[in-house]
Amino acid sequence: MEGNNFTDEELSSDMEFDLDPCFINTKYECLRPTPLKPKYNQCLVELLEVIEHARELNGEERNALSYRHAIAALKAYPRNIESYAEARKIIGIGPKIGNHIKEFLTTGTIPEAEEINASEKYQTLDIFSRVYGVGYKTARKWYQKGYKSIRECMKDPYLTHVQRLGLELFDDFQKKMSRQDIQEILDILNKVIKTMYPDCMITPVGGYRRGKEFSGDLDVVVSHPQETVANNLLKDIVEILINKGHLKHKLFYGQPSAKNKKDVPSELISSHKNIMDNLDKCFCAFIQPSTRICRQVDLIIAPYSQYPTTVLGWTGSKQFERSIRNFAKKEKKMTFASHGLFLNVVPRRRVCVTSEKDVFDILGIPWVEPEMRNC
DNA sequence: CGGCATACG
DNA sequence: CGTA
DNA sequence: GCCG
Repeated sequence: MEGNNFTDEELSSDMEFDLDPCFINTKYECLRPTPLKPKYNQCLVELLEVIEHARELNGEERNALSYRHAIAALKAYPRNIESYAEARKIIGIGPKIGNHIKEFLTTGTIPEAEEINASEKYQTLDIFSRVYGVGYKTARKWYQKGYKSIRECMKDPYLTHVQRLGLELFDDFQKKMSRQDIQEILDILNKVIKTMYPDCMITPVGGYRRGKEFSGDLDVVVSHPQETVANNLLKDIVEILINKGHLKHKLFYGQPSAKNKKDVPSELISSHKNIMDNLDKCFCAFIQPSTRICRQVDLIIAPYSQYPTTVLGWTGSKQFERSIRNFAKKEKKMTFASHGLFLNVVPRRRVCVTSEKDVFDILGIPWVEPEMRNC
């Protein structure tokens, strides 16, 4: 007894190699808060993000996902990682990523990430993949054709309509929006929409709602208490925005599973003038008045009953959404999607929710503020 | 060794 | 294949 | 690439 002056903590293990006790060590990112600007491990995270992105551009999506899990954990970790052993205790950090971290701790960098950064191929693929309508496959195809710049890509004879638009709007879409830029557009949307539909609810989501200082696009969820009114909502909103000269292009104009509606004349579906109702999404190029810059604005219509799940589903981050869906399925035998929460027993049943918090409660996930969903 | 989010055009 |  |  005497002669043994170790505290319990020291007995169990060296502080140095223990995880910070405040850290929620889980593979489900949605179970813990992740700040937008972590105070720790910033440099390490940046380097791992380089490798993650390179894996994506290479078509190794599963591999990239592993890096994403590790990165998300490091962003939520409340102090700097100081040893390989400490890193390896984090769920999501295995031998390979662990070794990268070991390299980082001894040399201050990760050689593979440095090589990627220096590679002309990845710089080019990175630029191509930023074009709206271009994913990693098309980016690689263009690179193999020998294109080196956006200008050369525009001469490609096989461009889709959307890719041509994406290339033309490339310079504008690359410009980030400040929160003030976004507020300017929100003010217009609010004025225009509420003039027509005073009871409309308009919620900015995406990175803006998560607190980002600068955003590449603006996502807005619109709903109306009367379901019948909501039917023509998107059509009316898009129409008036075009008439007022705000919308320059429609990048994507679609509806949810309205294919279920049989006997819809095909000329109405393929017609460039959309007369159909029940549309639920329009991604458009919106001209910001003060700068004349084309901004990507995504309008999403939600039936009133699905408003909470739609807002939750479109707030992100992407990894937060994947995580919450994965958790619902694996741990609760439920399915979460923007259009609702479902219990996967036979017959499959919709679980009604009245707020975003409802979804967290039903899933048994502690509430996470939008600003803390940045995994 | 299977699974990795889900739904849309 | 691409979008979120 | 990592987890269960």
